[in-house]
Amino acid sequence: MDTPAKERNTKQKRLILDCMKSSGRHMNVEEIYGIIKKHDEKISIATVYRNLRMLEQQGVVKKLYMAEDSPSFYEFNDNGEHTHHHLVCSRCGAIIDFEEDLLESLEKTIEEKKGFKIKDHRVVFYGLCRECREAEK
Amino acid sequence: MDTPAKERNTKQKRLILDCMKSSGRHMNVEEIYGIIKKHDEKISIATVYRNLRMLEQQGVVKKLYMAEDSPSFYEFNDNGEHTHHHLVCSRCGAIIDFEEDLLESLEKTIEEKKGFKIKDHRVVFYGLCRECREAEK
DNA sequence: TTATGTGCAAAGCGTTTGCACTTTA
DNA sequence: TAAAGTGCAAACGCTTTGCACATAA
Repeated sequence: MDTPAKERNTKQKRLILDCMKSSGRHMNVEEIYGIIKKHDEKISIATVYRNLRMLEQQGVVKKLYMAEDSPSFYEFNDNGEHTHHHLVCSRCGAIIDFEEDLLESLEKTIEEKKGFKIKDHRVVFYGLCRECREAEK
Repeated sequence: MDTPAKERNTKQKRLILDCMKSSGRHMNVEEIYGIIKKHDEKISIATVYRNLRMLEQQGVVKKLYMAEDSPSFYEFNDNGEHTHHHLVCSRCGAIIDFEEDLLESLEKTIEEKKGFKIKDHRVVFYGLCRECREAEK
């Protein structure tokens, strides 16, 4: 049997969770840290990283795969109710959520053809958002 | 008018390209460096990074988005003939190419609903490869 | 009271850069 | 011979870690 993890409910963790929940959006660690610092002057960014890592392992929070060379993004995990994907505008950097899972048929095909059992997917689309398309005209 | 880039055909660049072409697979920078070092004892990893960056900007090589906290992968770009996606086995770490683009209908929907013009996509599926599924039984 | 979490500063790791030197064209 | 590329070592940015101290249970 696994020793159950005895996890503590610290002020810092509460702040991080509140921040993630109330934002409801993807945020990078620097942003989260900035917001929390207003409520706890002394908090260390190492604590933010540590808590986010734990929360991710528990599935409370999701770590996102955005552009390669950018800091990590996190968002509150709505318990897999509906997966969403991200659209990243390559002109203005906007990140737009796209709430729809049309990947199912693709995933079925992959399982059939490759014998690969898909558990998760990371899908990011890059392109131009509506505003930038208009601005470019 | 843009000043045309006067690019040089160095031994180092040739080695890198040969390595990428003949492998025909995704490789991380450390791997590429290791292989090239057999042919050029003195090459610096900074040169590998520099060349890969330039080759990527020219579209000769493609930078891949695998797991978040892992080093960058590159692969020779077959000129967009057929895009392929990657399946990453979360048990053994195998990376399997999946040559098929069933994303088109999804992309069409996104353009209609969001006014977002998709130029590129990064799609990675995580799960269990055939071997690991069998091993787990 | 004690295991767990914290803050701090230092280290880690992949990647980039400044600079003097070499090479390509 | 001049512009472009190189090797080296130092710097970078994001993230993790070691350690002494603080805190939740």
